[in-house]
Amino acid sequence: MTSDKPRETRRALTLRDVSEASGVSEMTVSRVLRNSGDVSASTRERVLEAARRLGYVPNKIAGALASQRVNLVAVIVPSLSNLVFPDVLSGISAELEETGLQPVFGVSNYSAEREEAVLYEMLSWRPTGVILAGLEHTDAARAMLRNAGIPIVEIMDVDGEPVDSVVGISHRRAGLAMARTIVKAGYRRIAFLGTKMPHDHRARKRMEGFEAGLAEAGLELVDREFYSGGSALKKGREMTEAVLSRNPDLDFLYYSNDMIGAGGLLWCLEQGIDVPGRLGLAGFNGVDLLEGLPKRLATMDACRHKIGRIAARIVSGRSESGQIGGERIELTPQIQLGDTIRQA
Amino acid sequence: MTSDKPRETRRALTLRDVSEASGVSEMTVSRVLRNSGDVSASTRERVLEAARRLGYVPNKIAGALASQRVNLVAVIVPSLSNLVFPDVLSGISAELEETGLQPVFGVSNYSAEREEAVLYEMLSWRPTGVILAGLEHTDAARAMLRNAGIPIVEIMDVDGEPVDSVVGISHRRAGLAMARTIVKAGYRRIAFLGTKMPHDHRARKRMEGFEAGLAEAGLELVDREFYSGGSALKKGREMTEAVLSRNPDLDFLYYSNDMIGAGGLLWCLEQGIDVPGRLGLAGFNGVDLLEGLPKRLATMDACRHKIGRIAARIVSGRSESGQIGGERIELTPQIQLGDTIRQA
DNA sequence: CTGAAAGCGCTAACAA
DNA sequence: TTGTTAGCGCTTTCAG
Repeated sequence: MTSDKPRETRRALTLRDVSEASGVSEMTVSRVLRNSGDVSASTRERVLEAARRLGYVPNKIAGALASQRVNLVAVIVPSLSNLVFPDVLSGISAELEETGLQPVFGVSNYSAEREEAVLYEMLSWRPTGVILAGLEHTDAARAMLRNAGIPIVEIMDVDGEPVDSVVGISHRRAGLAMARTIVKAGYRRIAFLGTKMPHDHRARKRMEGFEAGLAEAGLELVDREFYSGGSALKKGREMTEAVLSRNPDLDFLYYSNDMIGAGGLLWCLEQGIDVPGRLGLAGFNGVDLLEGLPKRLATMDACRHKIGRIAARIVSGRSESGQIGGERIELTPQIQLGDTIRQA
Repeated sequence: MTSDKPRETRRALTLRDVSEASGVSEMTVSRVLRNSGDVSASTRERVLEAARRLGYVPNKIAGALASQRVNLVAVIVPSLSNLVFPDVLSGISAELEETGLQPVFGVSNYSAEREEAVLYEMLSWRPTGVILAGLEHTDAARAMLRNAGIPIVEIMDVDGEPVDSVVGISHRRAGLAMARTIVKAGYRRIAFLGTKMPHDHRARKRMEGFEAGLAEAGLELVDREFYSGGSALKKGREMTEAVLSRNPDLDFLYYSNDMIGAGGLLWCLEQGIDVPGRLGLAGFNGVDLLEGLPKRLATMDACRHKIGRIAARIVSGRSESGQIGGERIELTPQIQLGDTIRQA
């Protein structure tokens, strides 16, 4: 660069520049660039040629202000490093691709306050809709969502009161189903291993449902162990060792996610523990990773990609029901027994 | 909802509404809401109270148009399911947190054309800066970046010609260093296992550097194997089995990422292969996951989080060098020998 | 098929 | 400390 102020120097191009370069009115240039209205082929060509030559990039800020339309969909998830959320996001992206809508991602780090802040920021760009994980929000966030006057879709979880539409699974029922399966398979001395995060509501609901399922059979959790941070695989090992040394007679370990479950599985196999004969194991999520383990960990598919697609469809107004809001779609996750629950 | 048109009914609130509700001019309301200029404490209180009561959310579209300032930083990565990129994004988010800037993520799916489209879309929102992975872009994308008149930071890779600033590691040198280490450790019959994606330029550069390193010792790759799609862990197993059945006398496998390396490691251990005695293994990235494996896979840390932080710092104009653009920052990844390369 | 005028909701610059 | 005026760059609407 040779100029003194490399950044400030270059004024961004406007429609007017393209208009002057092509000898066509701003209005017509605008029409060409948006494929809106009828424009003669020759005019169209001249405009496109000029725009390309100049390297014109439209200013959507001005466009959005004038048209009161914004092709953005706000998406807020708790974390990106969870393996789970990238799947949801890819479902959303895939579905939105054909609609001209664009997802914009925000991360709340499992904090309701942070979520509120991110939401406020995103709503100030007047998106076409909002997709966010979970049903637990601050009161202020809820109020903002209600006042926004746009489609809101809460995803992943259906156990609670949605603001508008909701797409997900019942984590309570998921836990319940797993408990019943395990009991039916004959396991009796059962422990739960999960995240410590007080704000992982879905893991909490699974645990509650799980305990309810055990209670039906007159059982209680024999032990629990929680972790936070670090390599989940490693934590899975450590927690497994911890609970088994406290309670050597445990015969089942229910993990709140597949990663720690995988760690536990690896540890058990190294110890020569008979899985699933003497000890059964199960995780949650149905992540790809499990396919590469020595044994397939029992799990439940959380329907992540599908949830993303359906949510996106609702926001884009192409929901199958044709409904205009307030949809409630509960998917039913299937248990995959894998090789770590003995067959009844 | 009781109204007929639940969506269209509610007009979004404007500054004017807050102005009327508080009896303060729009301009002063604007000042309060932006903490700009001097406003008396009492006026300030009245305004905030009114804004809160009404549930006013500012319209950043109008604000950005008027002020010509946008607090958005465009970030484009090839994929979110790669484990690598969430780390970079978290580095960016963490660094931007205190600056008032907001990252906005886009995904290119390892396609230069898709990247160009996403970039065009994002630039049309006039962001404060752009951070994008890699140095390989379409000519059109490059032109847009140059014309944008904002800080551009290409990340992850420094082997090539940046548009403006660049922060990353040399994947060529990374491959080279690994080759030298391996040769020094006495391995001679070496294979490469990686992704098929023709657009994973960084993996390609690592392989090229790796081959150059082997060549220094008069060696060549004995075999190569590539995959695409599916569970990386599983693919790692399959590819490992494939190359070893083709060439049972191989004594080292270099994987283009840790996930397939982990799969290969698990497979080898199950087969009772002596690692690292008879067969050495190494991956790339230094992912958390490795800590939970039976043996620690040799790897190199790609400095992902740090790259994100530095890139964000450059965009926010708080770069350590104080330079105004055109920075070139090369980090040097360290080899972690782990338990899968024998010590010389 | 093309153009002119008005204004989207906010903020910079200036005035009081 | 507060208010007024004039746009930001585009699209809507309506007229030719």
